[in-house]
Amino acid sequence: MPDRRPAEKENTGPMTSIRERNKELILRAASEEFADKGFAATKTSDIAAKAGLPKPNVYYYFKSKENLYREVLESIVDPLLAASAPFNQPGHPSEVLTAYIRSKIRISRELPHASKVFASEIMHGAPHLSPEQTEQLNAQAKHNIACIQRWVDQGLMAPVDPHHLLFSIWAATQTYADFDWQISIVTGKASLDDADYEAAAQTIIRLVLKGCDVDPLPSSASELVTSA
Amino acid sequence: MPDRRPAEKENTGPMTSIRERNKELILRAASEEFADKGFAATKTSDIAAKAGLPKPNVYYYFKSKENLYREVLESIVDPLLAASAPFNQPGHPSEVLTAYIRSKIRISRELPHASKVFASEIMHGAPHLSPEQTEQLNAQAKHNIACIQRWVDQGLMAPVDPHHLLFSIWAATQTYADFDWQISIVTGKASLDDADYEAAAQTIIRLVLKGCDVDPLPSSASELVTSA
DNA sequence: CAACAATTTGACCCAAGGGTCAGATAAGCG
DNA sequence: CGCTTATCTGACCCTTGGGTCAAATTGTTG
Repeated sequence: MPDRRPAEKENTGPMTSIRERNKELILRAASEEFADKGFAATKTSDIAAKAGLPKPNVYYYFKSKENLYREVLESIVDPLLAASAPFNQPGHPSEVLTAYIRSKIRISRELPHASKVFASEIMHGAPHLSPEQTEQLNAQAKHNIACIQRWVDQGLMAPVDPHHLLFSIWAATQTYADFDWQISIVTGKASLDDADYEAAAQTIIRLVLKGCDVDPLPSSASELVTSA
Repeated sequence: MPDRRPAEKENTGPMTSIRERNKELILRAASEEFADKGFAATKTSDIAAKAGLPKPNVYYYFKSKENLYREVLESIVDPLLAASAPFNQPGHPSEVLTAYIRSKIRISRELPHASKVFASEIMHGAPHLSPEQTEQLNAQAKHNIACIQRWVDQGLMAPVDPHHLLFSIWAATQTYADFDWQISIVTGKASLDDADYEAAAQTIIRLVLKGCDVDPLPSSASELVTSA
């Protein structure tokens, strides 16, 4: 197959639209299937069916099941890294932690399938995640931990172990995507609404801020210097 | 394994020891494999190999892969229900919550494989869990939530949403089993030791108790003297 | 030891599903 | 319009792995 290098000039022209559209259909279907069943239990024929396309099309656009899976998996990495943005600029612990928790919850809500795929991947030792991405995520985690430790050292918050604090935040926010089935059963709601997610966020924020002896958001002012 | 139990069940004789021993070997191997790879990706031949037995033996003792999986899965249900024991007897919120969190963490530590299998099962909608067990777990959850709500109504703790509080506790404690790989990477330790688990427990307990405006362990005797 | 039950074993079966292919059709393009 | 390239499709291939079997071996019992 002499590759003709077809999409060298993807100027968002009308030509690519069909390709983009189908790739998107397949990716969306794949996200749901992978999230629902896991990588091994998912059949490419089911993905194709859910996307409304014949199976060979899946292999036409993505070379293999694993490739497709990887694209779904990697689609969540940037959002996850972006969620740590509050840690990458100076800010008061209460602001940073609040923004971080809200971002994490938003990801669980808005990208539930990819979130679940990611969680499942991590649970099994991230066999499909590229070393670079693993390293990126790890580096960001280390940075966040260092940042929290600095706050502790500066007396801006109680001496809570930053690792475990972060683990708890990850877990508490991820759980709304990962264990949605359980949450549906226990709450008795097929799916959570705005108010539910707001209550979730406020609960977690409360636990974290009070647990760290940090006063919640001093005021709307973003530049409030509290001289210690 | 002290399998020196001569006559405990029926009088089937000491012959059962070999059966028990092999079933135990297979169950142990299966737990690890299922936890590591998930149900679909696990090969019965790998389980057999890890148990040091030929594959047909697995089918001799357990009739099918699914049966074997179910046994692993269900082995965690009783411990999980038992962890809620503190909620089933009267007690101060601080005592109950502390004991509950410690039990949950202990399960994550002592039954990491079954915990992971359970988590994975829940993530995918519990397709293998029996309705009775689902109901048992759900009923216990509902009970715990009602108990917390009662505390709120009695003014024993701040008005925190019991559902979300419980979800956070579940998530934060389970995460040490489910995402052990991630935790290893971030902490830089191959496995956590006593001190690490103690720090984890104390962090979660702190978040929960302070988040709920509950004073830590007012009356109950711990090893330390906390008079007045 | 004979008879019977429990266990072990290697070889085998076969459905499932990832992946392929050649030809058909449709979409751009000079 | 032809010509080329992109897309679609049904039929096919072939490895993988759950599950089986009958015969061998070992243990148990009378």
